[in-house]
Amino acid sequence: MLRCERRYAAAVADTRVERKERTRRAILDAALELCEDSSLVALSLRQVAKQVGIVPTGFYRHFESIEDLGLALVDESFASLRAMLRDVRHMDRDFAGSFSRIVDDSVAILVTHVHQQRAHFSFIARERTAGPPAVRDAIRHEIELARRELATDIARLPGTDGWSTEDLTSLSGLIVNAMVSTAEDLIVNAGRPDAEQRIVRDAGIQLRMVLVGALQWRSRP
Amino acid sequence: MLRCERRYAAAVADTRVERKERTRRAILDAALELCEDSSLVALSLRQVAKQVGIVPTGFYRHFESIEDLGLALVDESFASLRAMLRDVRHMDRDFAGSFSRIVDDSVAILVTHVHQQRAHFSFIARERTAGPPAVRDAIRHEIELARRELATDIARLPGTDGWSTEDLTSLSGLIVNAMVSTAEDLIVNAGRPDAEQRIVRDAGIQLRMVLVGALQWRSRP
DNA sequence: TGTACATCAGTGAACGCGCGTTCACTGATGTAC
DNA sequence: TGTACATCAGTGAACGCGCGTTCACTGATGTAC
Repeated sequence: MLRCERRYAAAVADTRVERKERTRRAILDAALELCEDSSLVALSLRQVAKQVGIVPTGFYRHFESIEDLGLALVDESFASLRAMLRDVRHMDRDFAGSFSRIVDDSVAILVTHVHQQRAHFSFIARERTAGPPAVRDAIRHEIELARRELATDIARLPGTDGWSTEDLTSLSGLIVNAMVSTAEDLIVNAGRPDAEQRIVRDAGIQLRMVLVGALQWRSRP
Repeated sequence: MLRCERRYAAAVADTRVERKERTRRAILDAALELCEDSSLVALSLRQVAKQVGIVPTGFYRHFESIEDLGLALVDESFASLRAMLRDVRHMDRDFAGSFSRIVDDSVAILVTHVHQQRAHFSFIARERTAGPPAVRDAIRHEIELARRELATDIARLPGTDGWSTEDLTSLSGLIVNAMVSTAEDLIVNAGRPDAEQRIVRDAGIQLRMVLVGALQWRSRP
């Protein structure tokens, strides 16, 4: 009986909690969409509330401020980015294909994820330099983490035994830069297949060049 | 006599024109400073006017809107960037030093210019992704021009004879990316000599890696 | 050179508007007994 | 199960503020003759 009551209570609680969660989601989605063609710093709480369909003061039930909301969006966006990195990592293990195959597959994964989570990648690229200070710092921190993670991945590859930490982070910096820049290009040229082809080819060449340089790097002094 | 009158008239005209030009400069400088910790899209005409010491409506004597002002700042900022590229190009010709020397000198020139024109480089990095649409487009266009210019510079170097246009623009893309990212890092870490040393070393390694890859590229299929 | 007129950078009042934030509230959902 | 009470997501009025833009203006600078 007690058990039954608990279950009932839990079910009802879920309904209320779920409804709150749904509004929260709607706020996050609205903010992500609305700040896309300017920046978080130019986004007003009232615009978001209007888009969601709640009264402006209702916003405060979910976030303290636009900046607070921005930090939640940073978390979300980097969840998308990490999902992409996970895909790339698994691909390497499953296929262990040729040099060229790895590059092409990695770029393809990047393209797929940027398409699927365009708003998240766009958010990162934009707010990284233009967001409120706290948001900028959070993004910079997350990118630094991704860069270090990539560096430890590279350190596990054959041929990097004698490399210094500096060399490893420099290389992963190059790769992260190429990735970020490619993602930005894809976003700007969304819906133009010809431009996308060019960007993909370009990204492939860049990655190949960097990897050629890196493989040669073994013989450095 | 006529000549004398003309000269006098010209002098007086200069005074009035000069005064207007001085206000215009003050507006540009104020805007550059004020938008530094948010973005042009969050900058108000009244803030600028207040900082300059004119009444808000006085703004319209010089610019149609903040966006219009932004386009003028794009011009200014890219004049600084081109001055840097010119320095790098001349350096290569004057010294024609070793591989490593060229890389180190190039990075040193980048550092010097970023220090001297921090606000301009910061403006480009920020508004490139966060500015009003017209400003974003203008910056993207200018960066594309710089990239093509760099590609033709590279095409003149020995060892790139068989390269395709695609390979050339890909390589210059890599270099421009590394340059932009290094400039951003320098700006974020301004006034922290330890961080700056790390960034400079990192930029040097990245450029060397890219060039090693590029030199090896001759033997591609 | 002196005078009468034109130009135009900067003024200052006024406007309607959207902003963030406060506050007391409502009423559906959930809980205790 | 039914009742009395608590919680809390969302409401709606109100506030003072900074915004972009309009308009008619002032008065120093510049020009024509």
